[in-house]
Amino acid sequence: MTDAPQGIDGVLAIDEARAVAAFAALGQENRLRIVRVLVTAGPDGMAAGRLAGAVGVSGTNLSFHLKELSHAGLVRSRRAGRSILYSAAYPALSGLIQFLMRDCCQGRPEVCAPAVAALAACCPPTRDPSHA
Amino acid sequence: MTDAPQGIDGVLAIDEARAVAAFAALGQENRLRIVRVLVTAGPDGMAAGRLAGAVGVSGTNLSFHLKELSHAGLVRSRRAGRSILYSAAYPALSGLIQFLMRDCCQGRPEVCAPAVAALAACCPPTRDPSHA
DNA sequence: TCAATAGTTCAGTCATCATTGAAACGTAGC
DNA sequence: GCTACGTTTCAATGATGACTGAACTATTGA
Repeated sequence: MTDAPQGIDGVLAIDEARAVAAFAALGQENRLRIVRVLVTAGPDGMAAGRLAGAVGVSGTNLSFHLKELSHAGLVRSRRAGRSILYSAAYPALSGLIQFLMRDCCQGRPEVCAPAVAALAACCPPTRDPSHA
Repeated sequence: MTDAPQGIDGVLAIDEARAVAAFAALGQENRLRIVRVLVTAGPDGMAAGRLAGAVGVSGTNLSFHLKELSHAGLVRSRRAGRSILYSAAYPALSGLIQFLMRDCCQGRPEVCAPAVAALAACCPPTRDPSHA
């Protein structure tokens, strides 16, 4: 949480240790599902109870995974009434992608060009990339 | 290894199980280092011995991690004399990134725009993205 | 064929992780 | 305050993963 941004809004620059933690967090079936559900749920997030149902795990287990994801900086939480809403940490996810690509680009831009092309096809860059 | 490409050269489309395996493989310090070294080493790859020295692990341990990475589809190997050259599986890495972004894009293109912008700044797309 | 080199496999150990049920905590409404 | 609800923490278990040294396989060169 102490890294400085890299000059591009909405992207969190991460170091190796943080990347390892994030990848390890994503390297678990239920956690990857949680993140996917939260990402598609949008910035408003989703209550833990609904999330447990959507992913198909017990409340206890969900809490365990959410703590792990939160510690990895991939999700955020805020209370709303008696529920707690969890949401995806989009900048961290972008930073993770950027971390992988940073490797790719070291002297060999032609290697990651396919990935950039894939992204461009997936979601064409908008005129205002300053959204978090 | 049986997935069909998605119409973009150099990118391997992956399913959830494959993504989990890949993320889990990257979620280990030594393995992430191995991948980074191999990525920067380029398509020619690097012999296991040199790789062990570069990462700082024993031959036995390196072999263990390489098997894991290979099983996750993130590295390839080929014999060269009495050495075995390992190289990064760039399409798989691109596919992994695309998998994450595919989540981001579900109905909310503005969410992943920062990542695209970051990539564009990192390595501007070339005119020929058909490199593997 | 023999020795040397490069990597891998094997068996075993220690640590970490995923999962579960029960109990505890905090919040909302009566 | 009391009760119901939503969520987290705790303790315990089984499974998986990381690492090590020794033994094994494959290739090269004499």
